Amino acid sequence: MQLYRERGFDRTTVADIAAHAGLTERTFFRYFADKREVLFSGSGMLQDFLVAQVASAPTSTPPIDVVANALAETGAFFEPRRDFARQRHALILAHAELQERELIKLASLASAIGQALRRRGVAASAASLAAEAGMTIFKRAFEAWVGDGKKRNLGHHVRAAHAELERVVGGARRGGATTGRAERARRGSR
Amino acid sequence: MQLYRERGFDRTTVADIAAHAGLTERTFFRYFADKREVLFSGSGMLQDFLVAQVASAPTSTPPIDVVANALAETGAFFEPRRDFARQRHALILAHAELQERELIKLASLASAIGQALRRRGVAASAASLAAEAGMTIFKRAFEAWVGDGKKRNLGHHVRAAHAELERVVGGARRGGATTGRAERARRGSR
DNA sequence: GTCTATAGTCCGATAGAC
DNA sequence: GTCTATCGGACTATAGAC
Repeated sequence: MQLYRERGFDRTTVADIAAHAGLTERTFFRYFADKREVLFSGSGMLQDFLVAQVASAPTSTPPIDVVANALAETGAFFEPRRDFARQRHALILAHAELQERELIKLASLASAIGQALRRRGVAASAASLAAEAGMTIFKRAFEAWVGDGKKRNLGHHVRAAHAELERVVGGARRGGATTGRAERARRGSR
Repeated sequence: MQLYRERGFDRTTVADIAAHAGLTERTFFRYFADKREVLFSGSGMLQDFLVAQVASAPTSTPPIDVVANALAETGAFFEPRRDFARQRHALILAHAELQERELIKLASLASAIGQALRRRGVAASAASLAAEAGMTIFKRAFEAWVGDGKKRNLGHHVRAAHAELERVVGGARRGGATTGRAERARRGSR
């Protein structure tokens, strides 16, 4: 991160990084498949956490709520790393190659979450759609959180994004009493 | 596509491709930023088409329906290329690098569609969420279409995916009279 | 079209940990 | 005495500069 920020991503060679870490280029490639991967080493942990959250949710909760609640809980992980997260996010935004990697990590996350839902008995197609919708919520929430001057927590932004996605996608009648799931979640948790 | 299928993506060099096209390596790189990009040359056209569709939809239509209808219309483009699309899809599925590229193309598509919606007066955040949800629908629909033994058209699968996303995300009460937007679209079009 | 950097792979050597 | 980590050199292809 330090080198990528200082010199820019392309003007930083793997040899540079390795040298700064007291290693050789070879050793770097033993740990990271490529130059980008080093910025995504935490994603495995995040995935494991989300899968565990999904697995342990009460079975009565609708799938999309299970996913949204799990996402909201990741705040515990991100909140203490707000500055780092912001810098990383800005770096990724500035480089298409890094965005590609980020997107495929999210896809892998979606796939893992979909699987976890299926293990709970959710139908295959509903499971993957709920997981994908969760990624939409997460992307939106994360971006809002990173740019939030008021420093509201990630859970807040997840719930807001969930509610808005419901409004946008929701096929049922508008107006009147809105008893969306996101609304229920907001009332029910924290 | 031919070379990538025959030899595999990694065992095909840019020099190979260029030679087969009667060009030099340098000329290849003049037209395509990298080895992957050659498989995505049609995405600009698709994007332009979708943006135009969104722009010309009746303003009374809810954003998510505008997007879903536009996606359904891409059938006219894909339908005659079913075999090619299937082969291309299988190739992409087999290579993470190609999936990365595919995902960023979809992200770019989402961004363009979001912008087109905003030009119609849709609020910024609703516009991008509708566009993102559209991508979820499209991914699901495309996959189903590619693997559909019954060869139902892409529009059919788009409407089915839309309806299911509504059910999964929809916060409003379940059961009872389902008057989702996807349902209305199904009744209203074709 | 030429020239070049460097990402990323393959094979093998070596040394320390358990 | 096996397992695992670092290191080294040689090599190819991608991709950028000019």
